Amino acid sequence: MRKEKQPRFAVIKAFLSNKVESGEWAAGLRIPTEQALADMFSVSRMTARRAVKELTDEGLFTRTPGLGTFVTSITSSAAALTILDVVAMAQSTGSYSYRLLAIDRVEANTKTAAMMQLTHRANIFQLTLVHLDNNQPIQWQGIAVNCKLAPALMKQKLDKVVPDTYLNWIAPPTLVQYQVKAVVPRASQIRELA
Amino acid sequence: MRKEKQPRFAVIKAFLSNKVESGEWAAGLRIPTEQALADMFSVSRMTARRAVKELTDEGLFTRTPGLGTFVTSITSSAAALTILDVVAMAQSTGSYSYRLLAIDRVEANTKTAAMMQLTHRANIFQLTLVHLDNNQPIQWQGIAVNCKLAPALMKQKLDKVVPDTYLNWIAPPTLVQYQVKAVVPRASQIRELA
DNA sequence: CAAATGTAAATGTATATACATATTTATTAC
DNA sequence: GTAATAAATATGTATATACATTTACATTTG
Repeated sequence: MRKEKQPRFAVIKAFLSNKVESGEWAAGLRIPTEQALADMFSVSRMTARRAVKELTDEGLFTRTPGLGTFVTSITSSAAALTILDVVAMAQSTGSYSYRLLAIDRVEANTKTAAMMQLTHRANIFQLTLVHLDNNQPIQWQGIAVNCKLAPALMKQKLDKVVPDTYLNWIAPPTLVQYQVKAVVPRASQIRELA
Repeated sequence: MRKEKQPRFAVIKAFLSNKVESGEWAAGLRIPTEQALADMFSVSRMTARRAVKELTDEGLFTRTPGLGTFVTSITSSAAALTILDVVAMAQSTGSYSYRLLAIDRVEANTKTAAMMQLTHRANIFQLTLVHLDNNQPIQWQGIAVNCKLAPALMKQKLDKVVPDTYLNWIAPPTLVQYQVKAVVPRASQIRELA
C-alpha cells in the first residue's frame, strides 16, 4: 500500500469525518475550533478552516459564528418534524405524490449486490413505491439503498420521516466520469470557439 | 429594494453565473482566469478564486490546472452520445443496463422548483432514462438533479469507481437540504469504494 | 434586580504572498 | 526534422495577517 501524498487539509478532513463516522463524536457535539485544530495539526487556521468548511458544505457539520461547529444531528426529531411540515406544505398544492408500499431491510441478493458493488450479504434497504400524479399511478419503483453509503438515512426512522415528495437520484459513476472528460475541450477546439 | 451588503466573492459569483445562465458564455467556453477576474473586480486572487471554486463545486464549471476554467457542457449532444457508447459497452455483459435518452441543463419550472424546494430559476440537470433488464425496458424515469446539491458528484474524481455502480437514492428534497449531503457519498467514501 | 455595556470567543471575509503542479508553447540540441 | 528541454500560464495548496460579525458571558449602571 503506497503512501499517497495527501494535502494537509485532506488529512484533517479524514480525521474529522472519521470521528463522526466512528461515532466517537455524537450528533450535536461541538467539535474543536478552527484554532484548536490548527494547533493540533500544526497548520494555519485557514487550512484547518478549509477542512471544516468543506465537511460543513457536505452536511456533516453545522456552524454558527460566535458559537462553534457542531456535528449535524439530522436524527433529531425537531429536524424531522420540520421536514415533515415543510414537505406537507409544499405538497398540498402539487399534483405529485407517492405511496410507500413497503420498507424491508434485507440482505442483497447476488444480482443486486453486483449491481451496487456491494460485498455479498451486505444489508440494504429495499423500498417499494408507487408514484402518483393526480392520484393516478404512473410508475412503480423498487429501490435499493446501501446502508453503508447512507448511514445517516438509516438511523432515521424512515417510516415516519419519508414524506410525500421525492428526489430520485441515479448517478452511474461512468456517466459522471465521461461527462467530465467529454467536457474539456482540446486546445484546437478552444481556438475554434474563439 | 434595499441594497443588501453582499460579500465581494458573492458579487463575482453572481456575475459569473449570470454570464452562463444568460447564454453569453456558452458551454465549453473558457472563462477568465482567476487573476483576470481579480483585476476586473479589484480583489485579490484568492477572493476571485473563491467565487470560481464554489461555482465549480456546484457543477457550473470544470477546471484543469495549467489549462483554465470552462463552462460545463453537459448539454452537448456529443457528450451524451459518448456517454451512451461507453455505458453501453460497460454494461453489455451485465443483465442490468439503461439507456440515456437525454441530458438537459435547464431552469426549474415553478412546479419542479416548488417540489424540490429550490429558488425559482435554479439550475437543475434533467435526465431521461430507460432502465433495462436483459434488454427489456422495465422502467422509464425522468430525473431532476439539483446541481447545487450534488457538488461532490460533479467535481470529484470518480475515475476509480467501478463502472457498473448504480446508486439509486430516494431522498425527499427537503430532507435533502438536511441530508443529501449525508447521503451522497463523500469523496473519502468514494475512494473506499475503489 | 434589571438593563445596558463591554469583553472574549468563534466563525466569516479579505488580502498578500509563496511555492507546487499540470499543461501548453517555444526553444534548443542532435 | 524530431526529440528533449525550458519557459510561460493557470490552477492547487498553504501561510500569516487583519478586521468584521455574531454569540455568550461578565460587568457596570440605573
